[in-house]
Amino acid sequence: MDAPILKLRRGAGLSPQGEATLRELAGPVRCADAHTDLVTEGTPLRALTVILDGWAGVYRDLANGRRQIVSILLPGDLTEPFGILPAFAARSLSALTPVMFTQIPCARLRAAASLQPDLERALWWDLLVSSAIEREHLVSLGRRSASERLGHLFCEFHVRLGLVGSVDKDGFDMPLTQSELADLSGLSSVHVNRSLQDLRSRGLLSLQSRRLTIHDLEELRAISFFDPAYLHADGAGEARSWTHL
Amino acid sequence: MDAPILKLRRGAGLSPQGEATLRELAGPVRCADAHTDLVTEGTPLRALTVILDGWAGVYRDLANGRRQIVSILLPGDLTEPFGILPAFAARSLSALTPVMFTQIPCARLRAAASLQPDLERALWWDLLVSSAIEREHLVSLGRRSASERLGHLFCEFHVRLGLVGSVDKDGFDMPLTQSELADLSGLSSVHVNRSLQDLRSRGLLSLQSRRLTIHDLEELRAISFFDPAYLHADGAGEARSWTHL
DNA sequence: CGTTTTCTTGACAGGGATCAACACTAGTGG
DNA sequence: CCACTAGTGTTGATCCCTGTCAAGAAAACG
Repeated sequence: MDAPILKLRRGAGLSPQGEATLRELAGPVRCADAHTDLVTEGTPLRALTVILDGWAGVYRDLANGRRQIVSILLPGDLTEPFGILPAFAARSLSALTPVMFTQIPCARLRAAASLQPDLERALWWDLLVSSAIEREHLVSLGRRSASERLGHLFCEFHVRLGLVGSVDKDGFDMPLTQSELADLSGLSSVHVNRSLQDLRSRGLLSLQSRRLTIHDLEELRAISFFDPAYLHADGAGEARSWTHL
Repeated sequence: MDAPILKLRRGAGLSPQGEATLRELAGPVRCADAHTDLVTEGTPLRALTVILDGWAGVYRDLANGRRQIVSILLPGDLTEPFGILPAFAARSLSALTPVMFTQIPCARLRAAASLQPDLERALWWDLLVSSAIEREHLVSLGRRSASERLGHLFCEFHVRLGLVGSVDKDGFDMPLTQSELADLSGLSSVHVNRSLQDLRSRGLLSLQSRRLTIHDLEELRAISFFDPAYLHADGAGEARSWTHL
């Protein structure tokens, strides 16, 4: 439970008491191999899944074989924020790397949240942020060029991973294959390859053996129209400003 | 308050009691001209805006002048579902046609919802559906061609408007300009024009003087990979199946 | 009615897709 | 430990979908 708690503490100003509650409610740690579905059969449907480690993705397949990854889940992320939505979109959530996760029964989480405004606010914050992420993703697909999309994606990963302490000064592990990046950014894998070369040749970043190094963060953000505000990662202080639930 | 109530009744099985509560909480009816922002200054920030009539859109402008419409709000739609999110993305919500709307104070709505599971479930349903709509929109931008995007959009409008009784047998009013359709579907307005001609020439639909007529719904859905399931419009029965809040 | 917005059309350029090899890496089993 | 295999990354050639620019036609509007 470290990643999610780090994230909620730094992002939403979750209190030590809220942290304790989360640790208490969390079920046993479970594992999923890469390329397997997270929500398997034996799982209680009315549970919120929390990613502890590894990368997972929510995808959607079209009838003609095209695939779109709708969102990427990083360590600390909650699937179906707040865990209230029914067993719905849960299918098609699969591990992209080996993933460690845990689950929290919705009923108990909701009960706890209603008693701890602090916890409830943190969960709302998470819902807010993850829908903002999807919205920005949508803007990328609609109005950003290939290189801009990838640049924006990496800038986003950089902030999100930073929140859970997975960024060491200049870079981070980025386990997605080019083909997965393609399904994520609405491009072909060949063109992802070429766009990456473009970004590399401009000296903005390098990506080798699953490790991304950002050489010029300022410039990378500029060329991909990245404004970190939507991630609300500056967190605690800001979060406290809307305590009115 | 007719459109939102129709929608929640048919979509989420909202009870007469829930309807009454909503009517009670609703503020006075307000109006906004086309091409003006909905959330103006004099508005209490902690209020949920409900569209009674007309079309509105949430958009995002990029630094270089490109615009992306993130979501379209039709009669009956709630902005920022459940109204819990802070005053955040509220900016950049503007009327695309003259719009009639009303507002409900968040605090009172939440209080009412916590007493009426029925109402609370309906609000969750709305949140679920509107995020599913955005997700499907994302899939469109990523993996559908121009004609498919427009076709999918029209199929979606058809179902959503049907839910509030704005579809008369073969068609409905579709007030968006081609340039707005472009900003919505991530295309240029010129190419929207040509794609519309494509759809027309295939006998799938016609669009003249702001009225869309669908000639071959089956086929239009097929070519745009439209599956109405994500809209959960079949509603009441389904909704009751997850009464466990 | 004139004026402005919207729609339509043409010519052209370009970003990105597709197809097809080939190199490289990593995991597998003998 | 090494060949074998499958997945991933890289490159080139080619095509076409879509964007851009520009100018008319049509429609909306006051």
